[in-house]
Amino acid sequence: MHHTNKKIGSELNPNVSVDCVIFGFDLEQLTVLLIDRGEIPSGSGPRLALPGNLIYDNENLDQAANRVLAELTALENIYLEQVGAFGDPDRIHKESDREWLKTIRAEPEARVITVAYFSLVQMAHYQPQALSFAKNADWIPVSEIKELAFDHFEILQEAKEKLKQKIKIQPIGFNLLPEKFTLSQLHRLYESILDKPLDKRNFRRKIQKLDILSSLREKQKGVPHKPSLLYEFNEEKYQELTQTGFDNFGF
Amino acid sequence: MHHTNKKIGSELNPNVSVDCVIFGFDLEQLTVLLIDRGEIPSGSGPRLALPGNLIYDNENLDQAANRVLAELTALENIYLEQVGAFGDPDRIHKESDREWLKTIRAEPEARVITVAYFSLVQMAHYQPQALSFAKNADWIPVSEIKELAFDHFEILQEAKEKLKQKIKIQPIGFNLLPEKFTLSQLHRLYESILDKPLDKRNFRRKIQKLDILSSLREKQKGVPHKPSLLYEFNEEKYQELTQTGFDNFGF
DNA sequence: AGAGCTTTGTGTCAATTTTACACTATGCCA
DNA sequence: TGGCATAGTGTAAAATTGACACAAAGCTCT
Repeated sequence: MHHTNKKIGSELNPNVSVDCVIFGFDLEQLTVLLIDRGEIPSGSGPRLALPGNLIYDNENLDQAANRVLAELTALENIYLEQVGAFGDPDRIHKESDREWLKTIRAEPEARVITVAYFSLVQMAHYQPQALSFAKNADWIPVSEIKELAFDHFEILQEAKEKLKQKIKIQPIGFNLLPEKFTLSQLHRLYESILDKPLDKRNFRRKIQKLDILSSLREKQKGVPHKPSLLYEFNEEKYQELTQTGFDNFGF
Repeated sequence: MHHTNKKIGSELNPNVSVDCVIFGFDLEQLTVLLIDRGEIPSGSGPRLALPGNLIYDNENLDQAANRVLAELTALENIYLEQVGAFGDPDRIHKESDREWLKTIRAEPEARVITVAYFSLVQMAHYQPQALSFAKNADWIPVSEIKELAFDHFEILQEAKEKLKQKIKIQPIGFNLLPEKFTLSQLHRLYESILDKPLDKRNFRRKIQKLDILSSLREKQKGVPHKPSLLYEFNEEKYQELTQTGFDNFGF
């Protein structure tokens, strides 16, 4: 993790930020890595926010998103995809958000457009990093999130929607699972992303037909029930498949 | 078309613009409304560009896109959807683009993030408007476009892709057709958007099953062959359908 | 050691959807 | 009136989907 010279001679652009919806999967449900801003001075308002920051004038948007991601998680080469740009002039209508910005921004009143990204990470790979701009970060189950700072809740909804769409077309879910996983875990992952129950046998049939899983000759250990076979994602077969293209991956 | 007071007391934001990919359909192929910037001083470089402009600090992104659209086409309430944000620092690497910006921008060297939209309009509804910042605008078949100013070609590709995806999920294509149209025209539209031939009978079966077309008891006139029945889009049935949701609209 | 608990893993059948494919009908034009 | 161009229509085979139930494996507790 060495410093590059990227930022030398470069300025923060006060008008454009990136925010990241970092999805994880705790083998039970879909979660998001959120910043806890700590006690809000004015006493009320949501404490949780998406990680994000202003961009530098010499980096492109993807780089900015990767930078935010790396600052928070120390992870690089993570699945990252743009959700879109958000920029209501009254984005910062909550008093608590105003106050917080004063503590971290040079121009807290500037009109900011934010470009949202979502990323998929393996929770196990994440190690908390020291952060100047937040008390700490935590994985929060998506289903429990009711409000967020700024327009972050809206961004989260759109990110979820985009993830839903995307997973029907490409098997990107593997970015959320450990290298070795069971079909039940994969099943559960799809259910929590699509937010609806999927028939077990039909799911297995469908996923197997894609032919992108390699069965390891290895079983789960130490579970108090019949151990499951472990699988891994087969990148090569997936690459083949993407060439021919596949639409029919709907559930 | 009356002036509002929107812009009073408001400033252009030198760092954020919107660009619009305005799709049309000439009953043969998909087209895009492009600005012809006229002779480029330095002699080379693409003349064509997407319509777009900087945003005002008091309008949101959708409003800005609608404004650009209205300035160019005098149309309002048009189908409009965000494609995403584009913002390479070296977005403006063509000399011809630099020179052009000098003629239209107060801060031609500023680093600009642009938010791209695509919109669908009925070509017949379009009447050219006088434009201060461009010689004129023209419908260009998508298939003929090989290069554009800035990163507009890349934006166009992504807009096409998004349109492709979207039309598989929602029948937004109707925004491109006249009120009365034939099934063959609709067929041709889908082929040109999806960029592949579709079986005539299968297409008709599938579209009919959606049950969002009303057959008018009216035939085409003056065509030198068997005249086709005319149809119109049935908004009500479509609304019903969107409630239940429909995934299966793949071709 | 055995009973009980929990989760894994598996097959079939009916209904629906998809794909491939060719000929007649209609109206204009020459 | 014959020729031309496009509209409009059906079927059969193959593939996909959806619904559904029970035996097998390993742990735990007694």
